[in-house]
Amino acid sequence: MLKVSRKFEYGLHAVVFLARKEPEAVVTVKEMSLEIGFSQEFLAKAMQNLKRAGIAVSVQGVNGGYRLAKSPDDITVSDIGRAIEGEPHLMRCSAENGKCEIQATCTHRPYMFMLERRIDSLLADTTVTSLLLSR
Amino acid sequence: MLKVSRKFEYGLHAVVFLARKEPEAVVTVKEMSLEIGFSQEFLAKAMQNLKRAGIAVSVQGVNGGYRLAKSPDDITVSDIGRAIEGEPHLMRCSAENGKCEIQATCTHRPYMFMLERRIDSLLADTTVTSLLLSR
DNA sequence: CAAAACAAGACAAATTTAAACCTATTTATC
DNA sequence: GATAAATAGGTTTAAATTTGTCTTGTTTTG
Repeated sequence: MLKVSRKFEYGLHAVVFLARKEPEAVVTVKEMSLEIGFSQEFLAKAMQNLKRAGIAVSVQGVNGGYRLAKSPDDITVSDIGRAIEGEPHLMRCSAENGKCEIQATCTHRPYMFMLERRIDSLLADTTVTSLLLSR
Repeated sequence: MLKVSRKFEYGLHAVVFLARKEPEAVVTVKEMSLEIGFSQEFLAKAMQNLKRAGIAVSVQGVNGGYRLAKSPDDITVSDIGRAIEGEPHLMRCSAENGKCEIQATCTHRPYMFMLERRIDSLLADTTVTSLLLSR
């Protein structure tokens, strides 16, 4: 229930991994996937998502790789989620623009939408820095 | 991202539907599925989950059906989620008892676990009654 | 006993997720 | 300039999960 995708987990770990390095250090997908221990190709996709979302920066060519685009203080779990899985949509009617087979009788949409926003707020309050500090 | 299953949506709607009736009214799955507008057989499965979780009560035989087992005040979105989708597990390591391929270097588990609990608290604060009142 | 309804397992279809594959393009280095 | 290391990104395959159906059984009222 309410779980995130494996791709999200990969991306999250990669961001935390990068956050532990020097800010300017460029790390290859290969290194990250070996160090952390999962599919290189699949992590590469997650990194591309993170790049497009402005969370990571890529450097092409030999000695290339990725580094964070901004401070770990300014990257939240919500940002990573949106980058990799898209906008949060608790219910289908949230994703599909209010369309739903039971629109007529449904009274609980406003409340559920609020719940959706509150959940996202929790994710948005969790920065990568806070993940680094825990343990 | 972070969406609930269709089965959960069906179950939620059914519970709200029952909550609008008189407390002792027994309603068939057929009536609910026709009224609300989705697969009768599939809703039946959701109702069985709700029954096993002590949220609904079934009455077998002719004139049978379901009614709520308790007040809409005492049924939360979290209860319904657990009944239908099981315990909330944001990450795999939460579901699989801490096991994860990157245990060694992972520093962010405690924080993510807290996040998971906070999300569940939000769901647990949302009663079926609050859903009825909204709009 | 017949019909209406839940119970529950097995099966099938559809969708989503995860992973692999392949061909580019970029770029440092020799 | 050739080569090798790396990202870019599209296509396809495979696995897993979700969704839905089917079938058989049980309960209960009339």
